[in-house]
Amino acid sequence: MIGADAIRGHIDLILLAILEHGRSYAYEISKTLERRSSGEYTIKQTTLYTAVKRLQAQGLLDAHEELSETGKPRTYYALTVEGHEQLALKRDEWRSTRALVDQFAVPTGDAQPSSAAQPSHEQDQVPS
Amino acid sequence: MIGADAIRGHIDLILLAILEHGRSYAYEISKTLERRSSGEYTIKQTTLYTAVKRLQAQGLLDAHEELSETGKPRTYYALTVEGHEQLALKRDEWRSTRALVDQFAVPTGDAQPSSAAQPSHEQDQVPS
DNA sequence: CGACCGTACTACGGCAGACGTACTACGGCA
DNA sequence: TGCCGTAGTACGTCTGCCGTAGTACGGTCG
Repeated sequence: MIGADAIRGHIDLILLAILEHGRSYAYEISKTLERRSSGEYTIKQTTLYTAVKRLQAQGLLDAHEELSETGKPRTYYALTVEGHEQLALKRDEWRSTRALVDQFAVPTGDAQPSSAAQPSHEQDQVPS
Repeated sequence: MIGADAIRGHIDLILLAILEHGRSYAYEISKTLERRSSGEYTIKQTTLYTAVKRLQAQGLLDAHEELSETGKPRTYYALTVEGHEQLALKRDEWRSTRALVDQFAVPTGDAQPSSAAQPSHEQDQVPS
């Protein structure tokens, strides 16, 4: 189960990425997310709706209502040009973040530099 | 430059991972972080100090004061047994999160393997 | 000799974002 | 009839990162 705080800050990236493949509406996005995470992550309705509105307010998403077969309105969201740009930026940021966390989180990488000799400080003698 | 919101939720993991190699104190941790991120990420003093205290309150860190050569007290933090356990759990969570975000962050189809740019491994079991 | 810089830490308040809970509304199914 | 799935809204809370600022001491430079 993936906690919310873990993906906090990456939600925007995920939403933009999902919409990259074509427009969608909030409810469908939540299902997409749940499916593609194999049930590991379920975004809360409120979180999602506030997120898409935030992105829309930032001009990254374009909203337009349409009637579904049932006759009920559905709000479709699609990436704007700026949305595409931001998506690229956020992808880059994600790669940086991932590299940073991996450096600490994944010790299995390969020779993590001087494990015990980490203190490359000079006056860092640990007394006692 | 890595934004704070990007690593939000992963700070605990990073701190625990740093302390895995041995005790340290807040100020030194901040320097370690800055150095190991090649200056890409500088944690704010307040963020760090509140974080270590939070971890300590959760029983993941053990604090003990000691005098540095200058005679000023320095608070060293070290992982507790529970801290080690939590570190393992958070590493797992990170791998899940990374797998999830990667799924969206990496353009589908032309899977960008970390190749040379990302020396970190990609070997994760992605539950289907 | 005094100002400033680096070390080491503390206190207070603000703000963004994820969450809990709950409500509306309609169609289908048992 | 009443619950479930779909689709979305409203309101208040809590966590956690940040800005700002202050304390305290030693070393260095001018």
